[in-house]
Amino acid sequence: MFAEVVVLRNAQAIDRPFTYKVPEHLQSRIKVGDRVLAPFGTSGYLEGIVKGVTFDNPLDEAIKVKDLQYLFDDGIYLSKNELISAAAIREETLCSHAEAIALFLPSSTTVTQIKTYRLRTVPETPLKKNERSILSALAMGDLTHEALCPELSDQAKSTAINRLLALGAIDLTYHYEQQVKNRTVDWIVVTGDLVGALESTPARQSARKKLLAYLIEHPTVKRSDVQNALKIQKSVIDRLGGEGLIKIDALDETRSPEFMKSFEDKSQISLNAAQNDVYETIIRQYSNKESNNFLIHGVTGSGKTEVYAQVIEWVIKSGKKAILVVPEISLTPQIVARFASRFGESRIALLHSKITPGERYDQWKGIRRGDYDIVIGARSAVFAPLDDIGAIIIDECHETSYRSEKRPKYDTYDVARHRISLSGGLLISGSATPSIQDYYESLRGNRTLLKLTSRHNQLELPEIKIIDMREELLSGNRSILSRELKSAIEDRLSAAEQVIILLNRKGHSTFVSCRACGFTLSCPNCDVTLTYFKGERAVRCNYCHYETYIPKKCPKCESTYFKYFGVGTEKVEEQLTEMFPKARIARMDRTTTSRKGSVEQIISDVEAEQTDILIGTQMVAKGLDFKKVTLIGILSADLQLNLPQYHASERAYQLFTQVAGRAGRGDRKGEVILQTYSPDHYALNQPDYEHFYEAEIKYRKALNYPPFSNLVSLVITSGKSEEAENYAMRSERFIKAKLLKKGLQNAVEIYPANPALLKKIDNQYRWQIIIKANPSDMADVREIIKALELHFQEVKGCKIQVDLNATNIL
DNA sequence: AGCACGCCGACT
DNA sequence: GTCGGCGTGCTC
Repeated sequence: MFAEVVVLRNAQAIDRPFTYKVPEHLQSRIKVGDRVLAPFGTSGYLEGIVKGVTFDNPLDEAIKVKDLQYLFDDGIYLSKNELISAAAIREETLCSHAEAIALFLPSSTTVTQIKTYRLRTVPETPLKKNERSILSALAMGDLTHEALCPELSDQAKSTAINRLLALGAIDLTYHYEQQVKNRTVDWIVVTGDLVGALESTPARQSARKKLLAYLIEHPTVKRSDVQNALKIQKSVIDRLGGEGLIKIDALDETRSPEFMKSFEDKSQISLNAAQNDVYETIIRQYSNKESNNFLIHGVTGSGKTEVYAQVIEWVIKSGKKAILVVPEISLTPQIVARFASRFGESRIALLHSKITPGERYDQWKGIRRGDYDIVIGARSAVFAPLDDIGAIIIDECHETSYRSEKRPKYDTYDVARHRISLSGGLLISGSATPSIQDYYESLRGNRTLLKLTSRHNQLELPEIKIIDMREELLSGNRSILSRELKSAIEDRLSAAEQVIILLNRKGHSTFVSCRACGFTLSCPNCDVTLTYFKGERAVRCNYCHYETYIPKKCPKCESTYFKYFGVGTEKVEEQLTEMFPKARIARMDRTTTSRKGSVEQIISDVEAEQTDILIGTQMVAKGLDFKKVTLIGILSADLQLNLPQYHASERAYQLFTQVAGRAGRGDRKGEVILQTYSPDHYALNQPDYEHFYEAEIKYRKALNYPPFSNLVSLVITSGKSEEAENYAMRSERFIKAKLLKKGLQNAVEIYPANPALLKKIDNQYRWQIIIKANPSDMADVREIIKALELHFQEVKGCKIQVDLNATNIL
């Protein structure tokens, strides 16, 4: 019996399955998707996944086949369907086998190999300097490869070690460690006659008496619970164990992340007529096999979440599991709390970026075992180890966080659709502001479009009042707040209502420049200006990790006066504090939310009305539900509108509509004030989503932008500017030649290679090629790019980054 | 990726 | 003369 194994090491040169012999004792147990240790090269054993099992050796007789070393039975493996999905992801995103498979495994469970050396004898033969220092280090005791003579270079160390091994002077042993281990908890199990023991215990042994009495009452308890409850020493328990009266079992304990506590309990809800209509349609169309793919377009506050919950209830009743994907779970604790109170915490697995690796590992195993009915998590939850998936729900499906920025550049929706097609479940995407692409698809009939048009509390959506900041300037108001917004804030403060101020930072940051000569502090490694952090009086690069203090003197003209440009959340906070000294102001941005639990703290402060004004970036637009927020101020809308992206208007419309939806969720109508220098922009002047869609889709059609085409971005990077340029030019010629060969030279548009918008990041020069192709030509384009990537394997010091579905072409 | 082998310059 | 620098090629 033979197994095709993909080793979990990401390198193009070994990106293919390797064949191994399955030893006799594993043949009855091994299945496709299992995790194994396979001997590989000269480097001991590597962790791998079984991709296929065959009875005949598929290889040429001349190739020697090694035996598999070990078959893991720790509950971490891939199902058949997950392997199929991984293969599809590899095909679509052009990543390696190992990268695609790793998506489906709990991160940080990879097995690491540890080499330990031990001194055996000091040989007679004359030794070299390095060899002597290794021996003298080992004379003090065994050392791992890393700990042994770290001052030597890798090569020097390896050569010396190999000679010593050959001479028989030292021994090498391998062992393997899983990065995350099971957490076990000691349980006490009664095995002897405690009543008798209690009777024969003298009164002065009070701790023992207390313990025995307790154990008679509670025959199986956690060891730590007993110790805490009785305040007795560990040794008292150990003695009972030694006497055989009890035994101590180390049982796995699942580490489970904390659920956010919410102030309200929404477990008792019934659907209104509109919600029920949507719910019924989904179940009917799915049951009749009319559709398994739905897009719910529901205005903010229309109660999409209740529909999700109802569908999940239905799915669970039919014996299947559900996955709910949310943009970033730590930002939407309220939705989690709502599901927890409705379905019970024990039936929900949570996966998000702020849980510890140990928690993630335990949750993963629990999901695989079938302990949970619902998995709620950020985009990686779409890889949850479930086979009987009844539904995948993508909430706020327009969010950009659903597209992975790192390799493999997958899209959550694509993965979900694929998994659903294998499991036979249903897929629901929901948003108040669907992406143009999603809406277009559903209008063409590829998904069922469902609408929720009224807010469940019957309150109208707030209108967005546009303030022309040019007029403010003309009438002498140079502050960041328009007069209208300022007086609106005053009103709310005196009415004890709350305010949210949105300041989007994207494409914009505070920077420092010299007043005398205009010199700007910029990053030495990247082609960007450094961002100023007032709190720390430091400047930082957002792309590499460069950080420095503001110099005393301008490096160019030695002037000591600097000017701080731009409006950051910090500066807004400062100015608001000045204007409204009595108001309690909180900030929610990347700096204030980096600590675990800080988002929850900020949110619960607003809920508890401990905060009057919340200033924030994009984060405040997402899914928050505050009853007493009645005013939203949007500062500097222009930055969002003028981003160099084909979908800048779409993003702006989405952001403003989303943040507007935060107002008036209680019983009072909300108000939104938007400040801009371009008040006539079409994205700001649409009565509803449908009108915006009509305007936007015309523009896309005219310029042949997505969804009418696919944008592919190739970024060629190198430490040397000429090399990046040279290879970019060559790549362009390569692609053009291939397109010609396929007769696609007219159908597929290729923009000439150019320096990328960010010319340099982290000392890497960047050149970019953009390709615009019809969706139907993408298979051919993928093939060409694959060939190009293969070429780049040969190239040293020059890399290519591929995004087959580029939106951000920076 | 990691590792071994092997060919060359620059040191004890 | 050897040491260790890097280029090359292989991993079932």
